[in-house]
Amino acid sequence: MLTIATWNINSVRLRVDTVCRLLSEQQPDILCLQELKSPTELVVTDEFAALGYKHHVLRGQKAYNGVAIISRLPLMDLGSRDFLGRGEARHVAAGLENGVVIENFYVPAGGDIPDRAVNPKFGDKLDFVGSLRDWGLREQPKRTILVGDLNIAPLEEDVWSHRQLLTVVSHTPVEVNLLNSAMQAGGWTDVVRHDIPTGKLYSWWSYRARDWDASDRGRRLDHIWATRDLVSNNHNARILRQVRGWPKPSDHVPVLATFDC
DNA sequence: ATGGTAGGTCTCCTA
Repeated sequence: MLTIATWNINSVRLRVDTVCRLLSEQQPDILCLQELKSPTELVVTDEFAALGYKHHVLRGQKAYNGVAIISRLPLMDLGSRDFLGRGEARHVAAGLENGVVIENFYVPAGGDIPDRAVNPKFGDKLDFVGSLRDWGLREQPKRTILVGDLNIAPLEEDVWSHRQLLTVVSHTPVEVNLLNSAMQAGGWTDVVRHDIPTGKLYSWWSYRARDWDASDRGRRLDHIWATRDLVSNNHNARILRQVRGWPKPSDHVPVLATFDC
């Protein structure tokens, strides 16, 4: 069995103790992080190693982006993709000894206005997900788990109000359709919705709410996908809502799934 | 209809 977690940590240096708490309490085999907000050389990995997480592949960047895969199991660095061609640290991949591949992505948030003509950041987001779709179509991945902050909540029950978020970046039809086409092109299954098909499910709550828990205006932006050869009936996918209530929290919470592999 | 908070950082950019 392999348990994998994904978490947008929003500064790994500020939250190294928070990461250690998650590792100690949940004991995933692999933890994928996004938004390290740190150069590679300033990420302290010793404390993860002390907990048994001795292996990592890491792509840092000053102030923005940054992704890492930290692991109890040996990893082969499979490199990173640069879909926007700007050297942004938004992807890293690793291979396990059993042949399973882990793909860790941080999709651009896309700015505030869902119109690429007036908001280039929205165009970048669509281009990034389009590249993700094209890559999946080309490669037809096998024995692969794709995780990350995809910054899109595809289903009506992935947002607190489908109607009110139709025009809000993260849940617009153009983004949702593109994400669905990427899922289909690569042969991916949404593992979390495979395990928890109905009901509201969120992995992110804004910092701007007076009381995130009471207002509960969340969105499911963080995802675990897998190729069909890894999908079985016993994944035990889960989203750790309570982590949003920890001291000095990230605005995202960890998403976990367990695989028979 | 609006503004609200957080993190990193060439005091404003990104989310």
